[in-house]
Amino acid sequence: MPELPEVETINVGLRKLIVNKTIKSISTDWVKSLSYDAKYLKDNVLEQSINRVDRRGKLLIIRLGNKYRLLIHLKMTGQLVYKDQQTRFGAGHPNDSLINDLPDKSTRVIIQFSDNSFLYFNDQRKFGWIKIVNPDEFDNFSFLNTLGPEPLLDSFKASDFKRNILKRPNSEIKAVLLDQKIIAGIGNIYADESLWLAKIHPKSKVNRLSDQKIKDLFNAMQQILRLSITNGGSSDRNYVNAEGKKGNYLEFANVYKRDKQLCPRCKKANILKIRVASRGTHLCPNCQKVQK
DNA sequence: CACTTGACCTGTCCGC
DNA sequence: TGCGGACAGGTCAAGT
Repeated sequence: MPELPEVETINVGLRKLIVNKTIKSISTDWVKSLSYDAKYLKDNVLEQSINRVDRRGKLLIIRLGNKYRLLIHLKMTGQLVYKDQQTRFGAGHPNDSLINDLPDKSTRVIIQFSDNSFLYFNDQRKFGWIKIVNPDEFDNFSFLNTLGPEPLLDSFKASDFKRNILKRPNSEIKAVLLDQKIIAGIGNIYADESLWLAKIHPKSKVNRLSDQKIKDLFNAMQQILRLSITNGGSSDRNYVNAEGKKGNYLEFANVYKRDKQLCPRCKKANILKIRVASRGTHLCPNCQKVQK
């Protein structure tokens, strides 16, 4: 899915596009994407205004006027795309968009606003979901309550990063970066990119990393996430932002999906693709040595 | 416990 | 072309 930079890009886009609009209708044709009956939606969602939009980890949080919240997880292939009556994606700029017209065959949920604009939740693989919760349910939402800290907050220091990853001292570092309870928002792309930049092998055990390596990884992770946000995230296959446009980060990627290419740093070895934590993992065998 | 595997789904790509 | 299998940005439940 969309990892932190992609969800953040959507978050910023939605703030601009849907705040203060009023929900006129909401519908789905795939019950696992949105599992609420018509009465629940009528009583709690219809005619409500969008008060604000936030992101926490990879989760989007849309707050309504009645304090209910839409919690949206895009998982692997989710998209959240706004469209008003005039918008036509791709016109004149076919490389900027993966979408031509909406709804399309992957549209699972349609939210219509009172000004006749729309928010489409598309999800090819149907893993994503939208939950609608009242304030009490929000406070008890276990996914949020067990989520690790935001890696880009000023208050999140290298010492916090170290303390958190050391909660899993015997695990491979890549598995720990992917663990949302340790740090929120890192996924497969940014785990590989961060480990390459810090010159750490993904299979290194956390308790074998020196203090300096942990600091290097902390700095690399923040640098990579910020660079990706600046470039609108990564569009590997499905990802588009709230306006239907692709992100450009993969042009800057050093290892992700670059297996068999020369390492751009040492230029002495080709990028290797292996499996770590059951995930496809890209690394330079020359720059990144295992510390078991 | 802590860690690994399978399941949830559709679509694409690669080898035969 | 066609077909089977592997794989794809995430997370949880079940198994070891």
